[in-house]
Amino acid sequence: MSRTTVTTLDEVGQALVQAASDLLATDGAAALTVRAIATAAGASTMNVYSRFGGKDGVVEQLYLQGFELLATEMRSGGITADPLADLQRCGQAYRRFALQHSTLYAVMFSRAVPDYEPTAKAKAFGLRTLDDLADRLQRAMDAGLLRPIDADHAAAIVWSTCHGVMSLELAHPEGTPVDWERVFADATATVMKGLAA
Amino acid sequence: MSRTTVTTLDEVGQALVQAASDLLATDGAAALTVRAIATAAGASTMNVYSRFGGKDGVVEQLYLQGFELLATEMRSGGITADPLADLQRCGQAYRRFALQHSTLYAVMFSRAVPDYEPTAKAKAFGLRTLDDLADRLQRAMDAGLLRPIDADHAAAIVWSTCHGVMSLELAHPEGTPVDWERVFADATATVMKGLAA
DNA sequence: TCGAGAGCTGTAACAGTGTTATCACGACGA
DNA sequence: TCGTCGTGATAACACTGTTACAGCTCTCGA
Repeated sequence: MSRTTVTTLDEVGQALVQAASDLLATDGAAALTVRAIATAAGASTMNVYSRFGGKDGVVEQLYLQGFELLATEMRSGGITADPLADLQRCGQAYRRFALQHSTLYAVMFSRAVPDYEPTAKAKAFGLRTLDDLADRLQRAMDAGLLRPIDADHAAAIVWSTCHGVMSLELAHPEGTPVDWERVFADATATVMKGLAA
Repeated sequence: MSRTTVTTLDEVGQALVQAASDLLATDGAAALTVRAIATAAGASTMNVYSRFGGKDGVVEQLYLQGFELLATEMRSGGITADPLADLQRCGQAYRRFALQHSTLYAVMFSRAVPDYEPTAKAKAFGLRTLDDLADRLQRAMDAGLLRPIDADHAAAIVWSTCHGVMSLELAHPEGTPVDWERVFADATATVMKGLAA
């Protein structure tokens, strides 16, 4: 049956993506080779090309899954009666994601995989991560806690701040005189203070 | 004479670094191959290894030169009687540098060259870029314009904000609904407002 | 002035990468 | 049962960074 065939194909495809994800997490972006992915998934290299069009196709799946996971984590704090506390938990979830999935974060934001350039579609999908953040900011504005400005614009400002700290922290891990955890907390707090009503 | 020999060696070394810099600026990090660098410099590939120990050694030179140039640009605004205006010009210089030398910026902050990890010494050198920023912030604090906190800590916060916007802007160039120039201006202004006395 | 030695340099080979061409095997339709 | 087609695994290709080797030049001593 064709359905079985398709299902089988999907299983191989999922195995390849899962293997790539594992390799990335355990051995870093440098270990993400077509041969290693195929071997780890118990398939031949050709499967990468027939299903994903090449290595970039597999990486794009990781890119999309990464943003999906990030959005889930950011939403995990839920929504309470205190919009500012919600935003703070959101920021902490962002930092947790970046630290726990540092190599994936590097693929999403730092072009960790050589020659991989996300599709315009993938980039747009990534930008949609801003939507949830914008909603939370809008809620705080409606409550009179923040200055009423364009929520998407405010979201870009807050996101830039969070990403900026994490990008520098991941690039300068330990051994530096900078207390990144405190920088993150203070940077986000400072931005929120600047956005306050 | 040995001096002539040394000078000649340095000239070849400088030619290699210059060729690498040109290649990076014109054709991107992917074009930065040992063979291409050597050919562009009119030398053989062996020179890269005898002088720099490998490709990473050349890239490290670009990394260091990049931070040196960034520091120069940030200082170019000079110092006036208005510390806040000085800081604003400093931020604008940062953005100008990132946009004009986007591929070099990517090497410095986004691991654009595969498998290149800056030396601890090089990282420390890069972090010293914060020093000038910290001085300017200290000046604003002394003038009573900013809340008196640790200047290095404040510098890390401000730098993170600037870098965060530029990192996202360079990753999402055009075609996006985000006005990055305004995000940069507002993000820095918001942080400064949050740091205000 | 000549010869021997040493050090640098360019060429070519090696191990690895992503990608593609070839060929064999299996499944379907007549 | 036979022919055709399509899928997939193997092997080759072009490229990468790196290294081994051989030849040249250059210096130093007799």
